[in-house]
Amino acid sequence: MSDEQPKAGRRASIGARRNPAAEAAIVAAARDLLAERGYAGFSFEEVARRAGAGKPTLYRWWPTKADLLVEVYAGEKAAVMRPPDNGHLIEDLVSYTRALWSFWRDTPTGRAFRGLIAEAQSSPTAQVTLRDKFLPERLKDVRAVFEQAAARGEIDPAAIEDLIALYIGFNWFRLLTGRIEDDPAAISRTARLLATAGGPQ
Amino acid sequence: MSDEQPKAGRRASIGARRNPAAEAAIVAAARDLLAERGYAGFSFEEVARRAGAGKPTLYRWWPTKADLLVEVYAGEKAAVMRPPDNGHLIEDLVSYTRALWSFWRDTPTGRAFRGLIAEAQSSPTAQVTLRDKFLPERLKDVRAVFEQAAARGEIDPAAIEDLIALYIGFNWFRLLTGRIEDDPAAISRTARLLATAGGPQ
DNA sequence: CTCAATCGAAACGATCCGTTCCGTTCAGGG
DNA sequence: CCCTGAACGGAACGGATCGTTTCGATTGAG
Repeated sequence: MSDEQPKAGRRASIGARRNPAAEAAIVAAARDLLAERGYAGFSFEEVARRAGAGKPTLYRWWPTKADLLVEVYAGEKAAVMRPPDNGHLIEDLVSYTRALWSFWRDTPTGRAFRGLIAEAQSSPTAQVTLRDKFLPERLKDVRAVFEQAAARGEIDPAAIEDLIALYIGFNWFRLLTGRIEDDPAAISRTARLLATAGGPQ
Repeated sequence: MSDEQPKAGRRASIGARRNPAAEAAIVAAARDLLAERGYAGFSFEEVARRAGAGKPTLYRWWPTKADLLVEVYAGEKAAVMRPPDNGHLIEDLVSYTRALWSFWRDTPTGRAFRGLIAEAQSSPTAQVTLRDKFLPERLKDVRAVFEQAAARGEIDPAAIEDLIALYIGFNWFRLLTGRIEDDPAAISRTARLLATAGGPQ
């Protein structure tokens, strides 16, 4: 993945502003390290070494691991996980959930998400980053699914936010307890429950 | 809390078996340390120091932090969080949820639960401990709430397990994103959604 | 030209980790 | 009655990471 040229000579300051080359090298090194060793082997020390950067440079721009991780995510969020649109809430939820679990299981970035949640439990600033920067962006697709369902009259629009919390909570619970192997039956049952819960009436 | 007598002289072996005094001192020290400094300041190093015990003794009986934490919980689980029984699912859920969030917020043990979840994300054995030893025990009260509701005909008995997952997931999601301040409105709406979701027919 | 902020390198003290020795203290088996 | 084996606490180990600090060199802005 991406060039990784630690021998490209020293990368000096370009003046009193952030060096884009340094930033790019650091983010790339962070992404590669995450892919190779997972969250467990992810340290600022090693990122700096690989990027040919100084630790002060990292700490200058990313005070905590979570900040750097969120940046890595932001750079990768484009490719994967396209929003579903099957015309039915239950089907949308089932296909999205199976894709999400697959993403969490089968990609380095996805696997690191557990580490991001864990990080947020010991660092208050990481928690703020997770809740206020990371989540709102990632929740857009899910919210769209429920909003489309509401537009079709499948669910009560007033219930959308609470349904999202229930739905995300379900996924996190499975993830954090290590039960995200593909499980179409449970996913399908849960999707039906959520559709029933939000039903107008 | 509890005696904490590091000056009580050396506590030697009592032969080829576990020394109850050492075990009690270690668990007590762990509980006190957790109360004083929270999960962040919770290290085997410091527990051993306070308990007047050797680190090998700790590692002999509790291979990971999670094991020791679960033991601390087991020792405290008696007092708090009695199962509700208001005769209605929604009311049971609301009162239980508010009590649970209060427990998580306002007690040292409760606050450490976030750390236990985080620990389980980096250590596979800790994850097993959390899922297979800790959770089943703690879920008994919740399961009882839903089973009573099913017995009253409020919900479909076949939906119980899935409703539990949704309910616990909701609570974890709020906890892990730092939103467990008392919020009766959201709790009440969510309880109604769950009751609707599980409704028979 | 001067100033300010950046850069990477190196080293710092500190904290934990998990393990390994050690000499001591007993209980239980032969 | 003695010996074996296991548990005890103390100490030290190598290793890793953290977050900070100092340093000289670089370069753009004013």
